[in-house]
Amino acid sequence: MPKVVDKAKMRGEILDAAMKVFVEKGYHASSVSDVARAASLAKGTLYIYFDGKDAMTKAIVDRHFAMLEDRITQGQTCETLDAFLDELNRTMDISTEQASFLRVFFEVFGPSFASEDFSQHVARFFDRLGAHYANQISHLQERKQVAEHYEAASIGRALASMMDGVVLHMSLFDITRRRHSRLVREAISMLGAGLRPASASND
Amino acid sequence: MPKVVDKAKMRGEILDAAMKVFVEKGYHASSVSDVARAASLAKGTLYIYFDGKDAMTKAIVDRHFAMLEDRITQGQTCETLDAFLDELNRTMDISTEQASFLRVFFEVFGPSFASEDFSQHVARFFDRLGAHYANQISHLQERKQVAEHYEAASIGRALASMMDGVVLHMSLFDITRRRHSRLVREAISMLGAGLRPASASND
DNA sequence: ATTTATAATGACCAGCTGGTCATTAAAAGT
DNA sequence: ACTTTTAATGACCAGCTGGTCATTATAAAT
Repeated sequence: MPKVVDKAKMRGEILDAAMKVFVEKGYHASSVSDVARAASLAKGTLYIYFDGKDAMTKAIVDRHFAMLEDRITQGQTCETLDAFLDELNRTMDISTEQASFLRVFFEVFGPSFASEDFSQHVARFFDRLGAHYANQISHLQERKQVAEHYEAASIGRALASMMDGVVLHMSLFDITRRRHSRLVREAISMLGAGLRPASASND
Repeated sequence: MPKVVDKAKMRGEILDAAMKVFVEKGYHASSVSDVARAASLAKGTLYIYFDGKDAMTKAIVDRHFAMLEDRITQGQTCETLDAFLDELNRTMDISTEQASFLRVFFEVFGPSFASEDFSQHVARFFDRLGAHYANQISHLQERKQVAEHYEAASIGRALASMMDGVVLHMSLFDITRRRHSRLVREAISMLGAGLRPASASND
């Protein structure tokens, strides 16, 4: 007899609206009322679906990282260095909305908001990304595609940081896609040359 | 006849206090009153020296970037690739207080606070850093220390992004100095191998 | 139509914010 | 000691925040 709604869908829609507001106004400048307006709901309604602004924020971040995680997991083990470099390339080719997310994320990710476990959550994500790269490197070392003297774990984690740096700069500063592509191309070329064992060249 | 104080010094001390509070409590969670308490001054006094919280923040960031700028400018042109790699190494070996700054900075650097020109200010800093690296690369290319096919400008800017990524991860996540050093060592080794022309090795 | 259980509402609140300003304290010159 | 000019103070304010809850609307089952 009761009225019934798709709660999961609702939550999703609220998060979408919240994200939209945050991107436009900035996270700390956005009030819960702003989000409510954007979602065409009353403020009180939001509190039915989320415990508060923080909980909403955490949900947004969780959702985003779950999506990224999926992406990574999908990637198969590369059999050649070039294939791996291609993967790196794809990782750095982020969409506009991902760039927007990053802007907001970095406003959120600070001592004011980030709880200990929240921050570890993100840290672990990058550790997993680093481990993923490390696996690839390690595999490529066995196949003599990458110089053996590299410590796969360290290189993998370093690559994760470096990729993040490039993506971040592209997102935060006004680097055109054209310029970004050129940077990425050169960077990948340099990384490739650095990883390759002192033997076969590639162009 | 009037009472007189060293205003510049005062401003500096207030910024120090502010920075301390921001690092401990987080930027957005810190109130002007908090800063006043930390500086052992009344709230009103702060408004004598700064137009408001935003102005204070901008001053902190300006001061920090001016310091970094100095550092860069000091660096001389490197005559060998190894010398350049050493410079990169030093750049990534940041102090604990710089790491703290970064945490705060990223909380500040978002749509909520960052004005257009503020954000451009930072963007230009990294462009200058990139240009500095590009110069070094270019010079090393003339000296046949770096493969000629690289586009110095792009590589330089990419390096700036990548360095930033590594430093950021070290600052934001709980990466121990030990691990950080290992990451940096491997990364530098990879970059070095990537830049070097296909000829003389180096270990 | 009526019932019923859930969903949605928005006026309301306590608390805190950045910012002001009439008042008081302090140092330098006489 | 007294004056003068600037420095410092902190109670105060308007405005906005996240969050609540008594009330009303809604849809399903009878």
